[in-house]
Amino acid sequence: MGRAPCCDKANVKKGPWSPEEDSKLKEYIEKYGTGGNWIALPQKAGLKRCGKSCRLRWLNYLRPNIKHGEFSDEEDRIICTLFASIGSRWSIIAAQLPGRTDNDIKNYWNTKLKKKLMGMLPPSQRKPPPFPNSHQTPPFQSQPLSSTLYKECSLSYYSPTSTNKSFSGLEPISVPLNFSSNSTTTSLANNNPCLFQNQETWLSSMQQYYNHHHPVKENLLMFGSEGSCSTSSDGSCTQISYGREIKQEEMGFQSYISNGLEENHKFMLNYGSNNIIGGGDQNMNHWTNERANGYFGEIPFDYHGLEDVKQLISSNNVSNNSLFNNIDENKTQQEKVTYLY
DNA sequence: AAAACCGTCAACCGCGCGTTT
DNA sequence: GAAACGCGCGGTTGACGGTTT
Repeated sequence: MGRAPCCDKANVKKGPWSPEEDSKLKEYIEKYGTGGNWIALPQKAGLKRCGKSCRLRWLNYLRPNIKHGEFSDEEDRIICTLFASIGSRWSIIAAQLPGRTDNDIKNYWNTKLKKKLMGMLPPSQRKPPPFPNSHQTPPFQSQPLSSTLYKECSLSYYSPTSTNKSFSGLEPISVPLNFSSNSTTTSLANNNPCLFQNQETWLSSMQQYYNHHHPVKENLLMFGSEGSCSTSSDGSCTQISYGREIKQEEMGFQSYISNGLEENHKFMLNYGSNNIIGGGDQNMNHWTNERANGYFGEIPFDYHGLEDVKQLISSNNVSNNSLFNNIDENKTQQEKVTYLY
């Protein structure tokens, strides 16, 4: 049985909103709120619109403090940093950019930022890395995860201004996450998108989010940027990160962005003794070491072989021409941390 | 001047998940 | 426990305006 439609499609208006509709919706919500029921709202507000459409219009356009227009370098940086780490989880990224909506960021990424990053690479590297054939199934080794692993999570942030720039010498600026597995939080969005009051709130929410929505599947510990690969039945190959599938394109950009972030941001999600690395690069050395504690088959990609990745990283193709090169290298480590939050 | 092409972005759609009944 | 419901998310579409040919 198919899903029942959310509204009577025949009797709802579609397409662009008129100023009259906007003001009706705005007035109603300002007066009565959403009432926690978007489906019923349009009728109450006298609108011939689907509830979902009203919700979208309100969230993306009408609600107060929406920011439109150009994205700042700061915002670019945050988007890239988070994309490199968590992929296209636009709602989470939007939560770090007050006034911006997930839709905005998604559009901005797809139409501008992605190209901006591409443009930073030499032409030969602008294509996403090739996908392996179906027969290149990686020799997965699974490792059961203890439930405590979920709780022992922190996010470490590495600054290039650490006293020792080599990876082994990086010191994490970490905030422990006191995640309670019986949390009733259902999604980050419920935590008031846009507005995590501080680093800890965000981290906590991030962890809750991943534990709820992306539990590590199949008893596999899955690393982020360059590690693992699964082959689906149709022969396509997907990378798994944080227990979710990552598309080919996203995967390619993760490595691109990692380059871009080389001089600026490093951060790592630590699950117990197993690290999941985002925004990596020099992390690779450390990553290699950490494999002793987590998933580690052979690196499945030709392109993504460790040496290839290292080479890509060491070439500095992106970082020398970085999108983020306006960072004041004299900033303190603590100041730099704030870029993330 | 007009057609073709391209980029942007608001809006739609389907799905997954949590909650309620 | 199952079904129905509603919300939120991410991917995609299509209208529109600008640019190029």
